[in-house]
Amino acid sequence: MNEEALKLDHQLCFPLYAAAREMIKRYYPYLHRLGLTYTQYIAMMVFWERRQISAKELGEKLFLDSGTLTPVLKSLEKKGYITRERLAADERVLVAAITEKGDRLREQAKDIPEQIGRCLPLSPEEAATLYRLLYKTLGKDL
Amino acid sequence: MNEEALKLDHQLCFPLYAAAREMIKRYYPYLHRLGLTYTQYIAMMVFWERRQISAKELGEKLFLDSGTLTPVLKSLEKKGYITRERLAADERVLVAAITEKGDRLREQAKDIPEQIGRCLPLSPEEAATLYRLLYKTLGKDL
DNA sequence: TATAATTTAATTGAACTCAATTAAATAGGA
DNA sequence: TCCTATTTAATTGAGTTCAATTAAATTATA
Repeated sequence: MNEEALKLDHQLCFPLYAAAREMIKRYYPYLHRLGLTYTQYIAMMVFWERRQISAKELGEKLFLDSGTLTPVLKSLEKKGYITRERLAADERVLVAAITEKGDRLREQAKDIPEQIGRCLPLSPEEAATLYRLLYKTLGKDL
Repeated sequence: MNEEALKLDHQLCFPLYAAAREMIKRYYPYLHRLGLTYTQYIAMMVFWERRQISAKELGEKLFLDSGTLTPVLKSLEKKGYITRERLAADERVLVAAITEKGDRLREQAKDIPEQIGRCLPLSPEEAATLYRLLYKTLGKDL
């Protein structure tokens, strides 16, 4: 009988779960000013890079399914940052694309990563290691 | 102007957020059999170790506030795994304590950590490093 | 070509998450 | 004591998350 295995302190899942939520909380003051949630923010990050993307591919990139993504995309559309259109060649496919207003939002967001990074209690080397190990748990060896 | 800073691939927050959700998904088949959610599971883990704890202290341990914890504790009480009582000496304080049924649940959960650990694509050393760095981001240097 | 299987989003329902507010109890100070 | 500040949970509301289901379009197969 393993007495130890079920202790919270011995789980990897728990600090992962807690650290993710604490990290997202750090973004709140910055994102709230822009009227964005964290989920909307990482979606916008993809649009700032890609201009347009199908809902399916966006879901794969963000590890989110349509139950989460559909309302996020509708909300970003409502705010005017993206458009949502069906592909003529295949009506199943929803393609979302950034608008000019979405481009302008980028300007207001551009300093957020640096501001967050500055108050993280990790050295650059530690952050790099953490980054690599997290992607490894995601099955993406770097 | 930093073109790179806002790329999803350059964020530490994103793999943290994604890896945490993927990790919790791994628990689903095991926990669903027991009728528990992940949040209920980590709360039970504390009771298996501590027998009883105030809502305040539990919230500090799990990094969760009363908005999350109140319904979780009510649900565990409803399932018969814990009791919820006010402290006579200070009626503000809610003390939750494990029941015998809660103890028996432990038996059914005891193999979960090992089963999860076995399919994690990390070496024991990598897992240890990840664990340490996650606690460090939580401000708890080990 | 008809039918079956697959793909893609949307919907549904239960639960979590958190910021903000409220309410009740207690502690501290005038 | 009386009044104020603090502490502790509960509540509220908006949004996320995901399993499961549904619906529509497309593709594959008989």
